[in-house]
Amino acid sequence: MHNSEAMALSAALLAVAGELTQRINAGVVARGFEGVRPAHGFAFTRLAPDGATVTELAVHLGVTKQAASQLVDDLVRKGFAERRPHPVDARARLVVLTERGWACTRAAEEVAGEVVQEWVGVIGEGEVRALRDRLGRIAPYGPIRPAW
Amino acid sequence: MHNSEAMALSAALLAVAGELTQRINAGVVARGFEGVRPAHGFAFTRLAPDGATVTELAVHLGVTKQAASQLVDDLVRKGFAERRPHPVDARARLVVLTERGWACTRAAEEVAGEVVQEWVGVIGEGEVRALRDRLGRIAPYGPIRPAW
DNA sequence: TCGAATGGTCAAGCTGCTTGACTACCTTTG
DNA sequence: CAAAGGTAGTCAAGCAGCTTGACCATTCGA
Repeated sequence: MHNSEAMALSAALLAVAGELTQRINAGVVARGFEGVRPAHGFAFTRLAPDGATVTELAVHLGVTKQAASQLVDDLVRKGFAERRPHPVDARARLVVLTERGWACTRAAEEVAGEVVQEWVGVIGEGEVRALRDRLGRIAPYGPIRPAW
Repeated sequence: MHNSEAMALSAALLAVAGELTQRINAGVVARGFEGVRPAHGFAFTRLAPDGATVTELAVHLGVTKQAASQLVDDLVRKGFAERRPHPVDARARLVVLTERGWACTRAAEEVAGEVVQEWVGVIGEGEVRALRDRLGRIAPYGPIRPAW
């Protein structure tokens, strides 16, 4: 496979990813969740199941724990999350989503569903599923790096 | 198609895109091009064929022309690009890549080729080509938005 | 030809991230 | 079971990249 093909794939991948991020963020904001940034969405995916500590969040986002702590400050100030005492470790604090945080997460899922539905309209449902499967197989396990 | 599937696709897509960006940048830096940021690569893709004006670059990157101008300052200072008088518009200046800028572009293509080759090893060449074709069909035409 | 639009830069300010230093708590080890 | 080192989190200061606002030079359009 030639480098030019690799670049075409890379360009398409990054363009689609950039637009998806843009669309999800715009859609969530349009649904009344003002002041949300894309980075918040990446944090939500880590906080969603059962909450997480600041350090865990920092690893997930690939930033320092200070940056993660500031992001949590922001989420708390905007009513999307709250800090609770950690059940087993008195040093740590468990960051969990508030009801508003869950509502924002659901809104993001809705918007993502809409965008993917557009793709279904273009290349068909089978191809979109194939896309999901292929990407799922080459996706890395490590931290999500939302910024470049 | 359910929202949960759309989210799985979105997560995989963003994870792959994030890792690709990370890998390309790290690889280019490892080949001796110090101080390059991912945003520089996105600028290169617009400057590569025949150069571009600052305003064109700003549209391509989805930022203000002031930000694009500062980025060009950075590229010039690091020896990747230079400003030339515009052939037909005395207001404008044409930003073109230097030889070092072209070398950096070629290095990025090499690294992208290596990463894509890894994907070929995981899902096979046919699947990677299919990935490129499907992504190419749903990729937007507008500006690349490298930041989220 | 003259007013409006465009290309570019300078300057100031903000935001999100980093490094460094510190406290509180946990865990390991003799 | 006490001391030493490691870990969770925050505070503080600094920096890099972006934004808005103002401005000049040049081009376009009525």
